Amino acid sequence: MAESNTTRDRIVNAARELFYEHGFAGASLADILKKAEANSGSLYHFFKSKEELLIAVLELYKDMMQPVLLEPLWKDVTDPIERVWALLGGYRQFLIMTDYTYGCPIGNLALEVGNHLPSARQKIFENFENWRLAVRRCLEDAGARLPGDVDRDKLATFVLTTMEGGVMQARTAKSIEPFDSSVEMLKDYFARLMKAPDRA
Amino acid sequence: MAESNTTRDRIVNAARELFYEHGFAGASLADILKKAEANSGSLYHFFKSKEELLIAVLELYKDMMQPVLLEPLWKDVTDPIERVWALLGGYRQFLIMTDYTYGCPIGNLALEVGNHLPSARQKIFENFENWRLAVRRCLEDAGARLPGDVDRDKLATFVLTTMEGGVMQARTAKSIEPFDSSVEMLKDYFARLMKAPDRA
DNA sequence: GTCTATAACTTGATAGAC
DNA sequence: GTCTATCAAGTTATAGAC
Repeated sequence: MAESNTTRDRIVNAARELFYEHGFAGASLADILKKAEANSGSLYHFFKSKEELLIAVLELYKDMMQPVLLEPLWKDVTDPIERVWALLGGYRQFLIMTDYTYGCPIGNLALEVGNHLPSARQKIFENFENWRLAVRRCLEDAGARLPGDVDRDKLATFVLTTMEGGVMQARTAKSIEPFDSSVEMLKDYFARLMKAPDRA
Repeated sequence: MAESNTTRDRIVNAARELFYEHGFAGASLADILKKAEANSGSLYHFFKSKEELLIAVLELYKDMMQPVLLEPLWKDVTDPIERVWALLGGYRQFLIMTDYTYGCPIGNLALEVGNHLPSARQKIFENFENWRLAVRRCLEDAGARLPGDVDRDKLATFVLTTMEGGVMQARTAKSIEPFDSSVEMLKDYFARLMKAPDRA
């Protein structure tokens, strides 16, 4: 995992940070090696190309989601609907804390690599899937508080959509307003769903 | 504008296409010049750096929004709410038509350049603003069909959020499903707003 | 305003000793 | 598994003739 200190892990972690800050194309292997305090020979001992290093980074993100993202945010929140807002609140805090410099690392890579690197696209997809499944689980746990005819899966996708679209606009505006506006609309939608009579 | 054929315009247009396909860092000036059938001397006669060329591309996008994006999509649609769906439908068609290879060029650049190029960030912001204002205008034109206490500006932001988040996920999934799910939720939200009694 | 040539540097990747 | 040295190609940007 991330906390161990093998050469391989130092390289992957440095790559994760620099891909996050400068993008995949924008981060050079030289900079990554410098940050990792490692040498070119080590990098190419573990990975056969920069692309393979990216795959390792995306796998690390998958492994990090539960312990690094969800657990701290959900530690003191048991209500499943509140957990959805806590998750969005976490991104909100992070945006403000970093003065809108950093957004969602997966979203960044999603738009940068597009279809150019198929194996990376697949890993990005898996990251989105895990996020969506975590939210869907919350919505399922909400049980009858959401009407039976509300599609939990689609609604979870919509929560991810709101997060990614809101983060993108907040970073561009250097203001939390677009993010807050989007989340406010989403919350209002939830409120209307939850007070509506069950049509099922 | 884009249709003229001066050397400058050919360069800006080639840059627009290659930044779209490969990103700002991923598109080289050599490739841009080759596509534009122009030489390095011409490029640096008009622009003092690659970054300045990006600014020109972002200004072109601003100029293109009305005639190239909105006008064709809204030509046969007069109902203001339907115009919102026509706009989202245009992106939907484009995603499918390009097999999820291309998304929103502004969204791509928004996440790639972040805060690294402040003047570019400003232009990206202006592009988002124009898009949001066009949608807000639709919502305002809908008049009393939306309850008076619905914030048109925030709702327009939320439409843009839905578009960008949906496009991101559809490209990653190589499937229209996440986009359709998101738009379906947004439409349901609109339906609930529009049938709700005016609380104002 | 357009051309060619090229500077100055960085890129991803490799070779081979230890 | 880690090191140094290095390659070949590509990068942005410039110089100066026309």
